[in-house]
Amino acid sequence: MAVFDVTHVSSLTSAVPRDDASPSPCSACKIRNLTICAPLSDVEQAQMAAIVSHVDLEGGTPLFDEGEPAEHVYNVTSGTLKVYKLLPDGRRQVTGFLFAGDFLGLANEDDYAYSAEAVTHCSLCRFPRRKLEILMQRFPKVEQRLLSIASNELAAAQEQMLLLGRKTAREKIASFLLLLAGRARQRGMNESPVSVPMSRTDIGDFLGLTTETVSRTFTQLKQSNLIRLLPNGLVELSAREDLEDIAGGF
Amino acid sequence: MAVFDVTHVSSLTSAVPRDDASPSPCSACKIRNLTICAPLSDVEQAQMAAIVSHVDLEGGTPLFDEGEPAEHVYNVTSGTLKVYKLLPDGRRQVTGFLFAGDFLGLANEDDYAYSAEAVTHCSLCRFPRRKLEILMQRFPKVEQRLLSIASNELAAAQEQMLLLGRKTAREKIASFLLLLAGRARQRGMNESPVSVPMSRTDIGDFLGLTTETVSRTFTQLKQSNLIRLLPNGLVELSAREDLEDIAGGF
DNA sequence: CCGGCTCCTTGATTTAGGTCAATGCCAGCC
DNA sequence: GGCTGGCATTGACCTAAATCAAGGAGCCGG
Repeated sequence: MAVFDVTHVSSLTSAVPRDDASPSPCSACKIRNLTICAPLSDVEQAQMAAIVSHVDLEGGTPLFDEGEPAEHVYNVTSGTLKVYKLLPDGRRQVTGFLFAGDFLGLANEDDYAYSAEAVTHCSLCRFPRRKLEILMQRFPKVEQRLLSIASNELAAAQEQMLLLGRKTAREKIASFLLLLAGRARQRGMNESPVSVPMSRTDIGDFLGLTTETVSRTFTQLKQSNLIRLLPNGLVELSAREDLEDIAGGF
Repeated sequence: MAVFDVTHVSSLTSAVPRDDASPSPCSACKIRNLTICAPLSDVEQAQMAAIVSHVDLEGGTPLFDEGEPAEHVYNVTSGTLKVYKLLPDGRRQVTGFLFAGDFLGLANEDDYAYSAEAVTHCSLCRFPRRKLEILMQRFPKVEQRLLSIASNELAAAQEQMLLLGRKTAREKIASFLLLLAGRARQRGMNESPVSVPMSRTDIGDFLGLTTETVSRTFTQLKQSNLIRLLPNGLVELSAREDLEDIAGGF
């Protein structure tokens, strides 16, 4: 079996230096309660820290590709990533965006079932999958946490299927903005102006639309005074209630 | 908190008699290796049997509705169900079809995030969620099994997002037929005339299409000699290779 | 300051699939 | 046997979003 293909984390070599030499950067982790480490005591956490390593990626850098052996799982500590699947002719479906605290790499098979790529510069904790599995037998709490994360993702996936299969472009964009706002809230960030770091193409590939339709729908919502497009990918949600009605299909 | 609403399993009272009085119908379970009971020894299984009850539903009967308190989880033992989400104006997205062996009811919140309804007559094992959670602490293997099930469902959900967001009607129908064939195979059923027990409307709501488009696409595939529509909802996959190419987007 | 990027927006036109409207088909039932 | 009601199919037409095609706006490097 092929070893994890390091070319895909090539930016690691040119990464911003990190203080990996310290006994446990985890003890200073500000988003621990969002991660898989949440249920662990300090002592237990130290054992997790023993198998963790850290990865920094520039925006645009792949983390792994669909079909590669799934040797690691990750927890995002900062930045934004996208995960996606491709069809042979290049059609792309972004199945999710990931932010600080999010878990990445759950796979039942030996190989990743999707690709992951940094959208902005981002940092991740990397766990060798095999070692984590062994550790999980000692800490069933982590396994429970993982099950809970998987349940949440499953519910989100079903919501996304409803969006993809049955919502209009307008409803999709409204839902998307509210999704970002909700995720920002979880992390204690601004809900409005919400940061939209990904490109129109990425948004389209997430919502099952083209970039043109995404762009047009943004301007349409802007002209209805529901949102304002600010510089630096910030979007002000000027009429949250109305957006929620649209997103919910009312 | 409201008790599980028995009106939704009203057909239970008028159900085909089942031998629930026997010490453990589970010991005769033919599909155990597909269920959450798979990893348990006979002795352990007896403890599961102590909390299980059985439900029979006529086709068309709801099992539970989105928003109800999630008091039970289920394992399908025979028949077909659909799970779906609704928008306020009635637009429906079927997020999955369930067959013998499938698990149902995973929910992280207190309430079900989707509705479930029998497509054909079907039988289920019902576990009180709370009691199962307690039992899982004793049997981490069941929790692992559940995580494994959740991972598989997540992968399937991502595949479905790709389908909903990026595939054409033709590709969707081909993918759907192959999905059914694959599921039939898992259960040791016929893959080629494959049984398609659900209505065109259900198929449409699963694939993000209308019934008319589903119907038209079936006839189109039939005219291309890729499938044959047999009586009783059976579909012969006459050219599996070609179907696979279409489904895969080649 | 000027190309040469990349990304975003806008306009004109096309089209896949939706909508509306019959018609067909079969099973159950008086 | 004829009636009814629920699918499924088919046809005619329409529309939301895709596609094709310019421009524009910011940004970087020279």
